[in-house]
Amino acid sequence: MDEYIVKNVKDFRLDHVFDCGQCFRWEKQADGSYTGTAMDRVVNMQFVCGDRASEPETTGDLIIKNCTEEDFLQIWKPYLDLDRDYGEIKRTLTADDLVMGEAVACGQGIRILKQDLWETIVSFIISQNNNIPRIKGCIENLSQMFGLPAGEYAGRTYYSLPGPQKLASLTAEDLAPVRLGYRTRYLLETAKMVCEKGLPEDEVQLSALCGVGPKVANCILLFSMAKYDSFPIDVWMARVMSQLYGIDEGDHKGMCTYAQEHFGQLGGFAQQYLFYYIREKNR
DNA sequence: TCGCAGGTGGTCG
DNA sequence: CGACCACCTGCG
Repeated sequence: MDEYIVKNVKDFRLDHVFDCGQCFRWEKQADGSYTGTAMDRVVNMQFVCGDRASEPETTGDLIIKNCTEEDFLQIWKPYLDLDRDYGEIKRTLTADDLVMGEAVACGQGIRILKQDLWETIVSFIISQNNNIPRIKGCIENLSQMFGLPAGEYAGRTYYSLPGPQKLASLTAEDLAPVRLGYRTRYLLETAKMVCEKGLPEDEVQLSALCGVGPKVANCILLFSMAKYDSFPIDVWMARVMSQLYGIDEGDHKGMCTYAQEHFGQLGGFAQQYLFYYIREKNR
């Protein structure tokens, strides 16, 4: 099997990357590695920390199994955002912000994935007013029932999400076993819209989709459209912004303004560190 | 049993 | 335009 090794990756940790709320399709294995699918590929990733005691556990070699060099360069390198200097981002964010220092220390290995646009739209429409195990279940059901096989790993077949055409061809009845609840209608409407008008290219087109409000739109912008100043605010972000910065939990607008003024272009990265921090604290 | 979970659309005033 | 509130579903 093809295997690709990336040496000396910095500011990286798989559990931080895959457990900071941006993706739902990576599964932790017994050996600590993660298997998952994205961009119609199935791979297994393992991160081996450097053995020198001085090295932090966020520096090491990334082993990607079921991956050619070409796939790494074309798909996984951009997907994992490996060309960006997260050390620099963390230094900037924590320079004059003590509480952010605490948050960053907690999620040192976070990276913002560059995910497929359609998959991100579907995932975050499903995510609304929902809990993570159920979100994962819905996405899994949808893929297995209506998606195409993306590949195999360790004897198991993985399926990719059905595309907009496939989804638009289905009825609410077809989708009932997926257990999407009232989000079924959102997904069908959105699939039809994308078939007619194409994938959204900016925030306005994104917000025109059914089931896409400000929070979901910001997630899509941040996780698949490279708009790194996006600052999605959900219940957890409202909590952490209230706890750390004293902004009223109901004042989402005030939080947006605060993020713009204090985090600027790095708002999305700040959001990830804060989100991971508050989730860890409540684990 | 009932509240709640990574919000949004619809409906009021 | 801002403040409510119903909403599928499954779990504790």
